Amino acid sequence: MPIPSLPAASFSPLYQQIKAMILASLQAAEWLPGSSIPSEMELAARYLVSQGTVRKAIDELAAENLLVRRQGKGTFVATHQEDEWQYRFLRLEPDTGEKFLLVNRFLACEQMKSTSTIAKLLKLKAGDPVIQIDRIQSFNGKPIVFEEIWLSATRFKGLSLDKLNEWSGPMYAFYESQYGTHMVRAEEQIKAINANQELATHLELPLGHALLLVDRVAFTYGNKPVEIRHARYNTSQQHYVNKLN
Amino acid sequence: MPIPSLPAASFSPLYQQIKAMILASLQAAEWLPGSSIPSEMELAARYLVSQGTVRKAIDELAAENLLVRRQGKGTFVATHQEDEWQYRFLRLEPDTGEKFLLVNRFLACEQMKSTSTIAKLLKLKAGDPVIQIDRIQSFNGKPIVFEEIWLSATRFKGLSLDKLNEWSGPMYAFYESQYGTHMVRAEEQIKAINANQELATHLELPLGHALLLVDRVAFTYGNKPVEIRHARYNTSQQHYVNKLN
DNA sequence: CAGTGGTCTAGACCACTTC
DNA sequence: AAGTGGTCTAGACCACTGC
Repeated sequence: MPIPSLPAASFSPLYQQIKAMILASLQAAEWLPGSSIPSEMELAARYLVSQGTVRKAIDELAAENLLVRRQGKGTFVATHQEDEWQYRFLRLEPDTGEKFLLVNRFLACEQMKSTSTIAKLLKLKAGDPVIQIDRIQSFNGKPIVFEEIWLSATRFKGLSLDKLNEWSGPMYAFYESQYGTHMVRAEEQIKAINANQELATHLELPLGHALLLVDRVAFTYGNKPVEIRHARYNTSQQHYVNKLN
Repeated sequence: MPIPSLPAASFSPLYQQIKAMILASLQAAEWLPGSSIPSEMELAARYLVSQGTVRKAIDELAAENLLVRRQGKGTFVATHQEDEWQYRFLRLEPDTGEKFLLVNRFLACEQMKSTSTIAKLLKLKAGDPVIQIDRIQSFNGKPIVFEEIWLSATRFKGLSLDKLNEWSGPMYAFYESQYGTHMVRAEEQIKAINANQELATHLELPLGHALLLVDRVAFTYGNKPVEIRHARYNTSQQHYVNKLN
């Protein structure tokens, strides 16, 4: 009699299973961004494991910036609405090092059928409805960023220029408070391009001026892509920073 | 009698002290890149703490990519000479996703007096001797990267064009094997620029073509800056990738 | 089979926050 | 003082590697 081959998923530590259960609770919005989750002891009792095992699960989620630990207070669900996290994904900063206060101006917010490229990135079907937002961000009165943003129209139902204009603050805080969608991570691809006529006009630069092109896909819980950005930065007075570890 | 004010450094966990001691051993080259450090039990005995405390110290060093754990084998000092780590700091990749094989061509390697900018970044005194290297990297015969590199001439004594040309492989593996200098992390600042005549010639592009300008400072143990790079990437067929967490 | 890192537990105590 | 996360220990057992 042949010996059965080994199972594919050979081994999963307890703390990984706990981590998955906590993640599921986050995804199911059982605990909302900004609020505290049960204490380590409570979770240990709920899952019938020791505190140390819960600890290790939470440690990893905190390392991934999904949870935030605060000694003496508790463990909290990460939120883009905290001051510290407002510009967590913004890597642009002034060459001078001064504080960077970007002012928003929305140019458009329209529903359209997704192109095949957008659909693929958002894991939708080509032609599914998406919302396109155009915006310019300025610093000290100078336009610095021009970007187009795409969102699934079903997830962000009813999003309009008016709603955007009522909001003052970062987009990710907006998504979170208005649509219950918390961004967990993002991936960017960066190129240098020459400004065409449209970009030159928007960013008040000569035709052909070099710009940073930043393509971003942002993900919510469960590695679900929910936002596409196609941004151009004027980097004459500011730069993109990155730390390599 | 007045109560003495609180000490400035109020509290330092044991595992942080252990971590500092391991770091000191790395910096002192007691254990070399690629070799294994003593087992957790041995270190626990040496420092008179429990295995768990050593574990936590090593966990953090592994998270910072200074050490690499291998179950069943031991814990090893990170090295740029392993295949996996060869291009740890290279964030450029082809749009097509194919494998990126860059070919080196060194244009110059000359000693000079450091400018004040270079000196400040390398934490040297202005005028201290540095070595400047110019190189071009090509992919499929096309020049993609032109960069200037500066190193302290005292740390990299005797570095010459001949030595560079004898070497085939990444620079950081070269620094490590030839000068005992292991790079731990790096910081980059990125801008978009228009190619001037010199860059256009080197990268075989029309004048004014947009290029990615990447300024890098690389650090060895103890946050000591030891290498400056001033690189320009042609990003028409490739892009810079970044993950935001 | 011995040695390594990886997991899990139980319990003690510390540091910080809040009441 | 009570409750939270943070540190530290000791010991058991598991998974992986190499002899």
